[in-house]
Amino acid sequence: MPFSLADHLRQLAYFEGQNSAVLERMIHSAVSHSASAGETLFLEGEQAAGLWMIQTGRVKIYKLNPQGQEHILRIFGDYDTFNDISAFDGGANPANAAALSDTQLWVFPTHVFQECIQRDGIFALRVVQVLSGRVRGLIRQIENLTLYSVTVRVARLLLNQVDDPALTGTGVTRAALAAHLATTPQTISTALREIELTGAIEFDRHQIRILREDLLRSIAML
Amino acid sequence: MPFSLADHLRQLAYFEGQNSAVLERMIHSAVSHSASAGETLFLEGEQAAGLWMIQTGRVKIYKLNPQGQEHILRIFGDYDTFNDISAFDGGANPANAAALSDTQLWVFPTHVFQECIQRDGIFALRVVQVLSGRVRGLIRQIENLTLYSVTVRVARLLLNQVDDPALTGTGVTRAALAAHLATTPQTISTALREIELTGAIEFDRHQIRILREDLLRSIAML
DNA sequence: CCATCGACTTCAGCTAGCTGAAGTACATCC
DNA sequence: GGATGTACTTCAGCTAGCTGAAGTCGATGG
Repeated sequence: MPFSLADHLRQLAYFEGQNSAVLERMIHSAVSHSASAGETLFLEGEQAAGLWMIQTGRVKIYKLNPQGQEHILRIFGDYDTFNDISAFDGGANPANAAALSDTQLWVFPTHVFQECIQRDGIFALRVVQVLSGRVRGLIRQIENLTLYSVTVRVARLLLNQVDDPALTGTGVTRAALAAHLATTPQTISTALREIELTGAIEFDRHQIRILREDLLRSIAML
Repeated sequence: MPFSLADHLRQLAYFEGQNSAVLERMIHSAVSHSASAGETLFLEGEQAAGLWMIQTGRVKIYKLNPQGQEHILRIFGDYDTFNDISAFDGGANPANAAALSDTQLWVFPTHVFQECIQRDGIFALRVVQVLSGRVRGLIRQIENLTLYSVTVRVARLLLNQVDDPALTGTGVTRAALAAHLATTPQTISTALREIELTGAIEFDRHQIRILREDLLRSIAML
C-alpha cells in the first residue's frame, strides 16, 4: 500500500500531539472519493458531507454571482483539508467546491467531529487554533482585495507560490488565479509584464522565475 | 448597580447553556475600560490583551495600507465581543481597533480561555461554533466585495442595518460605512440616490427609510 | 445671532482595470 | 503531419467608481 492514510492524518495540524483514540475513529470513518478535472464536489447551501482531505490533485473553493462570475476563495492541494467549518458546526456548505485537476480525496463524515471536540480537550484546542488561522487568512484576503492594486496582489501571489504548492500545478491556470485575485487573465498578464520590467522576475508562457525576491517584496509592499 | 456583567455574559453565544464555573472565572478576571470617540484601543501585530466586550458604544476593527487608506472589517456595538481570535489562539491582534463613539468596555484576559477550552467540552464546542460563524461571515464579506457592485453592497448594508444596531448610531458616519464597503462617501451618496429612484427607500441627510423591502431585496440580489 | 465645523451631496474630470477581439504558442488526437 | 482545442498575450475601447473641489445643511459655541 503506497499511501498510508494514518501517516498523513498524523501530519495534519488537527492531530498534532494527538492520542490515537481520535485518530482511529477518523481512519475508520474515512470514505474514499475521486473526481476528474472540472467535476463539482459539492454546492453552496447543501448539507455538508463532512471534512474533505486531498490525497493528490487540486480543488477550488468558489462563489458564483447570478451572472456566473466566479470568485475563488481558496485553492487547495495535496494533503490539504477543506470544508472544515461545515464539519465543525454542522451547517451547510459556505461555498462551492470543484476539482481543478484529476483528484483523489477522502471524506470524514461530520458527526464524528462534534463528539471529539466535546470529549477531547486537546483536539478541541487544535480545532480552535486551525479555525483561528482560517479567520486570520480570510482577514488577510480582504485586506489584499480592498487595499492593494492588482499588481501588488499578483506580487504577493508569486511570493505565496514559493511556499504553497497548491498555487501551482495542473489545473491552476491563469484564469483560475485571476478568479482568485478578483481580476482577469488579461490584467494578470499586464501586471506580470509590469513586474518583469522592474527586473524582479522573468517569465515565459509556462514558467515564472523570481530573480530578485527583495525587489518583488517591495512591489508586494511587504 | 444598573449594569450587571453576569447577566450580559450569560446572553453571549459563548455561554449559552453554560455552567457557572466558566462564567465565574470570566467575571472575576474582567477589567473595565473606557474610551472616547476616535481613541485607538489596540494596533495590529501587538500582543492581544484578551477578549473585549462592549457595554455601550461603537468600535471599528480596521486595516490600513501604507498610504493610510482604511478598510473597516467590522463595526461592533453594545454587548458585542471582538478580538476573539487572538484570545483563543494566543496570537497577535489581526487588525486595529478604535472607538467610533464614546465607549464603555470590558476586557477578559487571554490566559483564561485556552484553559477553559481544554477543560470544558461544552465551552469548546461553543467557541468552535462562534468561530465557524465568523468564518462564514468573512466569506460572505469577500463575496460581496468581489462579486457585487457598490449599489448592491449598499442595498445589502441597508438590509443588515435593520437587524444589527451596531451599523447605526453615533460615530457610524457615512465615511465609516464607506470604509466598510470598500468605497467612498461620494459613491454611497450616488448609490442611495439610485436606489431611491426605484422607490425602494427614501432618505434625507439623517434618516433612511425603507419603503419597499421586496424591491430593496431584489436590488441587493437576495 | 452669527461663526465655525463636521457631515453630507453634487459635479466635472480622470484612471485602473474590464470587455471583446485578434493573434500566438503548445499539446493532443486522428 | 494537419486539425482542433486550450491556454496565454496584446491591444483598442469603455465604464464603474475614485479624486478633488465647491456647495449645503445643521449643530455647537461664543
